[in-house]
This record gives sequence, structure tokens and C-alpha cells, in this order.
Amino acid sequence: MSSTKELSQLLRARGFRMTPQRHVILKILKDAGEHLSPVQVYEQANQALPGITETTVYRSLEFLVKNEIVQPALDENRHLVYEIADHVRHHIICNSCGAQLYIDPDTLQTALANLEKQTGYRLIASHITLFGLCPKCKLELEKN
Amino acid sequence: MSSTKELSQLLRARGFRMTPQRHVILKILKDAGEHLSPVQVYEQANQALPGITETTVYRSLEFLVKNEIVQPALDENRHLVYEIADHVRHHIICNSCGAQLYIDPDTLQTALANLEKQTGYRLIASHITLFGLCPKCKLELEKN
DNA sequence: TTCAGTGCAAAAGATTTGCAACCTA
DNA sequence: TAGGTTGCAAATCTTTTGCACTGAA
Repeated sequence: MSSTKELSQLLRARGFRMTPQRHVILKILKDAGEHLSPVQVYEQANQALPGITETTVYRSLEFLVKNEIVQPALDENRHLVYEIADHVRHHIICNSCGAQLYIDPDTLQTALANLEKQTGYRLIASHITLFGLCPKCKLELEKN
Repeated sequence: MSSTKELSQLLRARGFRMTPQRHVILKILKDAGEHLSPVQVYEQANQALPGITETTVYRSLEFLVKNEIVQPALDENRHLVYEIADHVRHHIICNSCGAQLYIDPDTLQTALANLEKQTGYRLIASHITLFGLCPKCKLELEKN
């Protein structure tokens, strides 16, 4: 991910600002290395920056998503979580038992590149969450 | 999608039951043809079956997901929605303006088939939601 | 008849809003 | 200094839980 200084410049160029709150939230997500719920972010942020509010955390997360710095995903309970958008990481969640499996990014890369060409959209493809059934639950359900 | 009778048998074989509530919820999602929020499902269900509770709607939706009959997705505000899992439909949501675009299913099919082979998971791939930037917002952000 | 499923009521949890004060650039 | 951002407080919306009762098979 870019340095804080680079980010500040980027945001400023877009008419926004870098603030201590956004900086702290960013650092938390970066250090976590996995997705966190808004409440988890708030709890950690409140350690680093006592007095920060949940309102600010919610607003900051939305802001960071819109600026492609942070990425939304669903956790195993289908709750909204956020993570830093600095690397590619896809995973599958089992609808039945919640088991999670991280998967080879390359398998999807070609298809996603094609999609970008077809649609003109730029994909924020650093994290795609697929739902399915893990081998164990698949067997279980197929028993009928 | 299978008939209600077939579904009843399937569920029964798994030790569960088909109830009027589940039947109504299923019909609503089927007729809607698009994803609905739990509250939207509840409102419609309450027309067809006065007295049904939101509790039941939430529990039924979770139940139907676990049995692969219904599929979770995120809407443009990143809220959880549900839809029937009877056909393939993927889409991209613009992180910035919320614009939605349905995309050619074939582009992803090969990659997803490979994934199933690699992981042993069965993917419930009837609806994948990708996040990105639409051409318009992409330009906007690229101005810096 | 059995036990999965529902309704009820309440609690808990998550998210949003308006507005004045604040502080980054 | 300007206007983007935050804190505060409250409202609102969403989701979950325990328990007794009901009804599908």
C-alpha cells in the first residue's frame, strides 16, 4: 500500500483530507491482515485514539471504500466486514458450517481481466467472497 | 427450481419440514426475480400470510441458504439481500455511485469450474457480486 | 405422537442523521 | 480562512434469543 504521505496527496487532489482518524483506521486494517467488522475497528481505534466515535468509523470506512483503499466483504455469518485493499485474496465460505478456504488468486485473474475489458468497469478485485459447500457438508447434504 | 413437492421431500429426507411460511417466502423470492432484503420479504410475506413474524423470516432465509435453495448477496449499499438460487446471474456494483451492471455469466464459468476441481468445494455460484468502479466514476477518480 | 418450527416479546446490536464545533491544507 | 470532517446524542433500523405453543409428517 502507498505511504501515508502519498495517500494524503491523493486524497487532497480529490478534494478530501487525511485525518488522524482515517490514519488510525487504515493502520488497524493494514496490521490486522484480515477483515474486521466496523465494531472491531472501532474498538481498536479507540485504543489508539481515545474518543473516536463509531459514527466516524462507519463514515471513514465508507469513505475509504469509495477511494479504493479499503474493500468490503462478507464474513462467515454474512455480516459486512472491511479489509485493506493492498493485495489479492479470495475465499470461499461454506454456507452450511462456515468453514473458510483461501483460494489461488490466479484461477480468477484471467476471467476478471476479461470482464474489465468487456464492461469498462475497473474491478476492485482484491477480495472476492464465494459461497458454497465444503467437501464435508457437501457429502452430508448429498445423503439427502 | 424444483416443485414444492420435490422440495418437501428433499427437506424431509434431511430431517426438516416444509411449512406454509417457508413456502410463502420461497414463492416471494421466486416471483421477485431479483434480490430482496429481509424486510422486503417480511412485508410481502405478511400480505400472503398475515401474522408471520420477522423472526421467522430471518430464520427461514438462513435455513433456505443452508439448503442451497436461496442465495445471499450484497446490494448497492452493501446490505445483505437474498434471492432464489435457480439461475446464474452475476453483477458488478460501482463503489462510488452504486451503479449496477449485470454481466455475462460465461466469463466466470470456466474459472469457477476450475476452482471447484481444485478445492473440492461445491460453489453456489448463481450470483457473484463484484465491486469496482463504473467507467464514469473511474474517470472521475483518475482526474486525481 | 414427536420434535422441528413458529410466534411473541424483549433485548441487543448495528447503522444513520442533524448540527455545531473543529482542524487540515 | 474555508469547507471537509468529527463528536455528540438520539433516533432508527436490523438481527438475535429464550421459551412455550403449534402443527407437519
